[in-house]
Amino acid sequence: MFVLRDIVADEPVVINVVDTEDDLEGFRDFIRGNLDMLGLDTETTGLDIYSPEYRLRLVQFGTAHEAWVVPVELGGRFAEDVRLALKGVGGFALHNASFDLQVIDKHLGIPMEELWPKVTDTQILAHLVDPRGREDGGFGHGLEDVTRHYIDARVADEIKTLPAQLAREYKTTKDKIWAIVPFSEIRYRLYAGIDPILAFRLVHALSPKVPKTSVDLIEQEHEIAEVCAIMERTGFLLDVEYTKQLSESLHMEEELRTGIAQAYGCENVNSTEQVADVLEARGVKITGRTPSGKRKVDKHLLGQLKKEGDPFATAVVEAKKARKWRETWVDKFLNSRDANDRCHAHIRSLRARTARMSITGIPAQTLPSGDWLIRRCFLSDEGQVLASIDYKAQELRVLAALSGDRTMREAFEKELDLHLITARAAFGDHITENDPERKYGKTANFLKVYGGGAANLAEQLDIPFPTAKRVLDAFSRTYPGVEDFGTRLANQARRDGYITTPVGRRIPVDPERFYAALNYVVQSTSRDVTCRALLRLHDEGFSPYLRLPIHDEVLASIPKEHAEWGAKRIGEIMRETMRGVLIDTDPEVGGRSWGSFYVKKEDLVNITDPYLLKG
DNA sequence: CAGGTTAGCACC
DNA sequence: AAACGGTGCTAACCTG
Repeated sequence: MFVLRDIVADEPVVINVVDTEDDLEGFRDFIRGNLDMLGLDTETTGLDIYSPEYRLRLVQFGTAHEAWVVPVELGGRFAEDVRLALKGVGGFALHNASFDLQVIDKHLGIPMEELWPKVTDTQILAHLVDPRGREDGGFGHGLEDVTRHYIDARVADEIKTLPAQLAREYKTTKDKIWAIVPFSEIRYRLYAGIDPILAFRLVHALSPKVPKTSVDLIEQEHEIAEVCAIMERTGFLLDVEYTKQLSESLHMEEELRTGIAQAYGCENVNSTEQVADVLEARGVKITGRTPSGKRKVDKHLLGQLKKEGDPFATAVVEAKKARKWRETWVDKFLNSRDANDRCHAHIRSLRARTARMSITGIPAQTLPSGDWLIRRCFLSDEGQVLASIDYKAQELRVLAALSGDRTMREAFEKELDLHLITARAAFGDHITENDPERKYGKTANFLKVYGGGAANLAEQLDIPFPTAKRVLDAFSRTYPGVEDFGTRLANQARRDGYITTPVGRRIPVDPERFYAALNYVVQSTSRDVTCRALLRLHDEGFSPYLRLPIHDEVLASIPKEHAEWGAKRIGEIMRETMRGVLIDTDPEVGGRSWGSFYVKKEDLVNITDPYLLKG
């Protein structure tokens, strides 16, 4: 038995490291003495839980002053006693429980459904206390961040520097060190032992700081995190054959286009500097500048040149696109798939300042939606088809509900064309849905939710500033309730430094950006609508079929013979009425591939790939 | 030279 | 009076 002593927040802590099966007796005594609540953490070989080489190495339990580190990688009695402890203890404190519970689920065989009800996730608490990341004026939500701010800055510094230090000494990198550092390494033992102590302490440090209005959210956010973790665990089936072919064809496209660009004297199309040099040599005047003063060569400029038929600009645009698509999406899918060809996204159910979710791994929220090429990579399970159920104009409906604006509410109640209403208010009643002005109305409606102004609308639509201003003025006149609502929120933000959303979530607002308060409450409440829907879907037994939540949309894989019924049912469950406004859904049954939702009608006749066809 | 930052592009 | 909200990922660039 190996004992380490350290100091956390001026108090001595003891870390007991189990080396032999005989040491387990002390561990069992410790568990028996703390059956109500313990800090919990795992050490693994890395972050890719579902990769074939992945291993769980250690499991650690702790109170405020004592931790036990058990090397379950030795198997046998070590793993068995940890299993008994996980089943026997009534409550666990973890930081980012989704990760550890999936590890335990997959590698110790305890389903996370068994553990989630016992969990207090200190990352969730930290977000409810202050949702801002570090780069955003907050303290951040990582274990190091919250330890620094709420527990002990010295301990945080050790957590921060140790991985790099070990990586140097063991001649590897930070992300690979956890697979190779030997269990005998004392600093590894210390690092492992401190974490459950911190998790335990964080529950007590953070709980009293959760705003009173947000206390009810604690339980809900844990349930949402669980449903998201279930989707992660399920994964999304990858069409490996198709994805490999796509990777190759993108690679060829890139080589071809790069060759053309090189013929114009540009060695590296990804270097903005080089592209700018060649463009200027070709007589192009680059007037735009980036914030740091460099020449701005962006999509706007290159797109314009491409439109004018410039062969160099075209080659650059296409080469960059092919490379980006291959590296960011396609190859990543192939590299991250598990032994069953499934990709496991990481869904952060409580991410943005507004609590909006984010998805990494399969960055599902940022996949190209202009065509089906990339999304074609993902499939429903065998015998199933995909269904996409999204909310109709979710954020605008939420805006109508929260602001109570009469015209906007009426528009949704009577299923009128809101974008046309805005357009007509600006340009007259003769405007029809086929006029380009309707698009101005539509863009203005969305931009208003984002807090944008006339200059921006003008740029986005490529119209004169006065015209843009006219549309926004019309918006203000037409929906006075929205204007009032925005003003009230901005005043609240100015007075308190934060706003409180209808569910009681506290969102800080920066003093120089009070106008953003409206967007925050709309974005946050829309997120809550989708998350509440996930909880209801879980309660109704649909979670095994869910694949991903994407802002205002839920993607599901459902048995083919019940697809129509299932999609409709999911749509019904997701729908809700908010202050009298129906937040309606639009269920759609696709084919086997995700791409089937993105095939344009006019291209349908040329499609021979059965997975791209619906039904 | 690892690791952080910037610029650009993808989405809602 | 005006104000573009939120995210992830990559290569290139910068820095200690």
